[in-house]
Amino acid sequence: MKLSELEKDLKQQTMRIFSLGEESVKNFALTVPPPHIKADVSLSWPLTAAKILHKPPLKIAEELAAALKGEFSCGAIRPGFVNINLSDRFLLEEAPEISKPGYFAENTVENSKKPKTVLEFVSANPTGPMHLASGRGATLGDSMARIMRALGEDISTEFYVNNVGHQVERLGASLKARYNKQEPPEDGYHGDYLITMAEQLPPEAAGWTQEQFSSYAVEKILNRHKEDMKLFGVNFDCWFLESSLHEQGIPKKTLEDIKKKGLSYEKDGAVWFGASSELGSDDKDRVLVKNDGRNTYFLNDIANHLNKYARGFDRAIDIFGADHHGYVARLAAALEALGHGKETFRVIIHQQVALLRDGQTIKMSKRAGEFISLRDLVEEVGLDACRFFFASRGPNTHLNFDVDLAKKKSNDNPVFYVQYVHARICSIFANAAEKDIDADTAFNTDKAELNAEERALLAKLMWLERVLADCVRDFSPHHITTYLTELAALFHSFYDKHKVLDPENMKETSKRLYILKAVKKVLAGTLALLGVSAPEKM
RNA sequence: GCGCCCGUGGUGAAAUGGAUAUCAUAGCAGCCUCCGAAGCUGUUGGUACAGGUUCGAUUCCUGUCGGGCGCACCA
Repeated sequence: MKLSELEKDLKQQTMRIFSLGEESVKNFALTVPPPHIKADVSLSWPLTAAKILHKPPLKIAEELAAALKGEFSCGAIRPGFVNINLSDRFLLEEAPEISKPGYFAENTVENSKKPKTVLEFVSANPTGPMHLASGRGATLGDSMARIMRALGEDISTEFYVNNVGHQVERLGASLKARYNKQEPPEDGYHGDYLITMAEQLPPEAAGWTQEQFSSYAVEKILNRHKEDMKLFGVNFDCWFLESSLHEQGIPKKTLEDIKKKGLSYEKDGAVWFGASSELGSDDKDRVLVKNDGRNTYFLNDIANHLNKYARGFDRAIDIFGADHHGYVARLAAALEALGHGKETFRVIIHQQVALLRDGQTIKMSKRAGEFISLRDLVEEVGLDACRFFFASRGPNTHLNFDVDLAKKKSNDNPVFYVQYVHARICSIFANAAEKDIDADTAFNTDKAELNAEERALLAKLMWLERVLADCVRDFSPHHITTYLTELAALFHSFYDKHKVLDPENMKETSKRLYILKAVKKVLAGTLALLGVSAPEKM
């Protein structure tokens, strides 16, 4: 029985016991008891039910504890909790199920109404190498896509490439200047990467127009970004080129649509979007078409999002860095005015990554050429440590990345603590094979008895379902890293206290191998959700 | 100035309004004839400040202080 099924069962029993309706138990939830309480799960519902039932919480808890039935024992405790101890058999039978692929997907999303979601993230401009801050968005987006898919959701991932516009022209101009051994223009890109690129240009570049320099540079950099993402373990279902939007005339159609709906007006030779204030957004009116006749980014981005719906997606989620947060209200208001309600569009903001060097924060800027590339970071610190590090903080934490400490940090990174568990378990199974102990031998969960450490491990496995749900609720993978660290600690304590392989006592041995098999699979499975490896040896 | 985000042991983080605030690292004291000591056990130390709502606040509200970011006919 899954944790969620247990919760549902207890909830229904509670409704029956007190003759209550659905409304009265809406905040009925199983929670993890604090460490000093010896119980597997807790209920705090009696505390909230005091008003409804007009009874003291402790009294409610006592009545509830006396009446609940199932594979557990339970008791009431001040000020009004019910603490539940699950039976050994319950915990043992659940263990192998948890690691089955798709197990949690079964009851989280109903197949019939599975909305198609497109998740856009990173979307770094193809004007320079990807810097380490992109690692944060990449980790967040990719881990969340994996988690949501594990829970049965239909997710497509997308990298939007701004391969047209002003900045691309500036890029071409800058490369051309480098080719001619000149400094790039004031508003161009000054990083060293263009010097290197200029040196590798083919001979025919001598006769190139600026447009040719632009498209050459964009193609080179885009390919590099694709490699970077691959190295970072991130696979996008689609690299969506902005140019393809223009080829199909979609921004043009979008503008006509906006005009037709009376959402725009002309002023000072430009076309403005004028619906922001009517929609309750305190955002100012914004320009759609500049007085030189060119589209703004805003118009093109509205077109991009409308196109997502047109491509068959029911919901669009974007992950932006906090430097774009001011833009969100504008875009949301525009989409809503065009008939796409709030529930179809969501933006996740993650805070910026600041670079710390010699105790000083440095503002990273592509144009100034001051940054650490994502590739440098991965090569220096390692992919697993990088991804675990980025995944282990919520999107709203402000992150200072200390470059000097990055390498040292990796040694302190909890990822090794977690991976060590996996390696240790693999080692135990290797030893079992050497001693001719059959790790797959049938194990009878009925008569088994568990010690405290074994119970703690199994109970932890059971909570995985809640952890994944929390990740989706908060749109953050950090609950998994916390969970893994705690699971690892439980394992190490268990390992230290109990020897697994004991040829003299096969009953204990087969029980422990059975448990470790589940722990190993859960570890490998959840690490995979973070894009982190589960090594057999370290 | 206006808006968004954030302030938790020395450092980095966790905690759907619930019980004695959890973990990692650093510090201190211990633990290897025994499946990997990249480990275990014990210990020191914390919710920025002031109010409010609540049976109960790290969590919600108001204010103060401190920090990050944004307020373009840039993308």
